[in-house]
Amino acid sequence: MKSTIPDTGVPITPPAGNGGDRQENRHEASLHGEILLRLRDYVVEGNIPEGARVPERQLCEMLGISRTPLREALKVLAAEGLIELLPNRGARVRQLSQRDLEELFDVMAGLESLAGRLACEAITDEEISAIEQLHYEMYGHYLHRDMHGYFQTNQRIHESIVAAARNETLKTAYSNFAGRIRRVRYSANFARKRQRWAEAMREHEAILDALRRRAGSELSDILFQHLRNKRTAAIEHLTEPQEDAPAAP
Amino acid sequence: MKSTIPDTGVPITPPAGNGGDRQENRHEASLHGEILLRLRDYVVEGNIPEGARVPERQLCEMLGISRTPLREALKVLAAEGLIELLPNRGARVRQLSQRDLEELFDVMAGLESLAGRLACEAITDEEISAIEQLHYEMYGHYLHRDMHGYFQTNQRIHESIVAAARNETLKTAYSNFAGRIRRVRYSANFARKRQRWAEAMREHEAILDALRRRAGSELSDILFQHLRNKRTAAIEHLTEPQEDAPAAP
DNA sequence: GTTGGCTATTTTGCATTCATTTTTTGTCGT
DNA sequence: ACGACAAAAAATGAATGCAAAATAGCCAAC
Repeated sequence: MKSTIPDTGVPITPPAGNGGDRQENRHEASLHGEILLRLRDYVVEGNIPEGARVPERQLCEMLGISRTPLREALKVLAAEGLIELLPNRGARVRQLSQRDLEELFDVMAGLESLAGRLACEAITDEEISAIEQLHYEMYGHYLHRDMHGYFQTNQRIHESIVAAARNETLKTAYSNFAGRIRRVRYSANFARKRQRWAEAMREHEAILDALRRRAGSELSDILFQHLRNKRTAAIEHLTEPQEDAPAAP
Repeated sequence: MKSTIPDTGVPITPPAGNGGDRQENRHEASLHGEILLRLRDYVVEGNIPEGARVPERQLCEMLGISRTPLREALKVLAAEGLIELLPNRGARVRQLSQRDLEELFDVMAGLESLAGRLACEAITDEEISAIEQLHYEMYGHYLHRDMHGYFQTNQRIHESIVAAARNETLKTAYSNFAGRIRRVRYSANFARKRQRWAEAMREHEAILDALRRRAGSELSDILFQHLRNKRTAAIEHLTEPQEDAPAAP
């Protein structure tokens, strides 16, 4: 029998690894920890449709474990905001309203804004060079209309700034929120907006400039605005997915 | 026999009596949810010494439940950063290094900075009036050297700003980090520094001013600096607890 | 054909039990 | 007396069992 989600009928395939039998692993990490990592990735990757009900039993079979460690992992994922636990009704992948997304984007903007400010206090010339390198690389993707490469490099730039802030607590929080947003495939159509794309490139240049000058509060401002604009573009696309010129040149 | 923490011998008294009355039915009627709320408060209040080992069995007896829901709550608290779970060695209250505190303060600064920026977009005149009211109240505490009242009102002001940001995600994250810091009684001696106290009052006036003018990025800057100064004062006190003039006039 | 109510099955929540791992304790030898 | 080693005790991690709640299934009534 195929495993399906009763509510939606969407089939769920197990995450990587052994599907059913208990190969004896060197228990380097605890089971619930392992499950947590796998489930988190699984959810973040978007393998489970939003709001879909996923019975514990099914997940247990899928992961080849009992319910106890699974439930522990689910509690953590709920605390992280990835799923929600309805009393006596099981776990559902958290459905993000447009308002939720706006809020998330703003918080991300605030965190990156903070990261930029802190980075200016501690960043080395080498790190700036590395970011410049990424910037040029991204510019190449932009010229070639390589959306995927662009987004990848763009993400690395922002992560570099966060890393340069030298604040593990910030980094963890950043990853957490980033994971919540990543579920939403908002960016799929973003690159079609050529105008916004060009704008983003200019903003990135301003970011680099402020970073070079170690202008903390200025960079903070620019980063916030940059993310704000990103938010606007992303949210628009949720309501009207098709727009502007086609992606291919 | 009295229930004690083996490692330290410090007795642990149960959190608020569970004499059958229920008041916090917010979104958790389930047992693990209730346990989570109670344990979180219990830890945040500082009832368990840092790094102290607390056997599950003991907590279970204390709370009158079995280990399953307790362990679920512990996993969540660990995810929140309040405690840490050592594999096969149980849960310990997380010990914050000076670096951890610095990081936490900076993140708090970033979140409040963000809150101020967002608040400028949405705050009403009535809310500003309310904050002004709190400000005068706080000024009274300042004049009377009422440290406790001052801190209480100060906290309400900052919470009001966060509330005015109209961002539940931000508010939740803010509460989370605030809880982590609250465990540390850093503020106990802060008010003894008269100079810093006067400085903080001036900063608060600048905050109000920027808020009235809805000057978002300016307020963002001021708030960050304000929290940064707070951080400096707090951290200093961890290394040299006694300083400056006595509190009583 | 649809709606309302009743029963059966599934699913969740928690307690209990089992298996390792860690910690304590007791003993022996030097 | 002190330290090393071994056995006992206790603690943790995971699986299973059981009661309550929720879902679905079914039949009758309109």
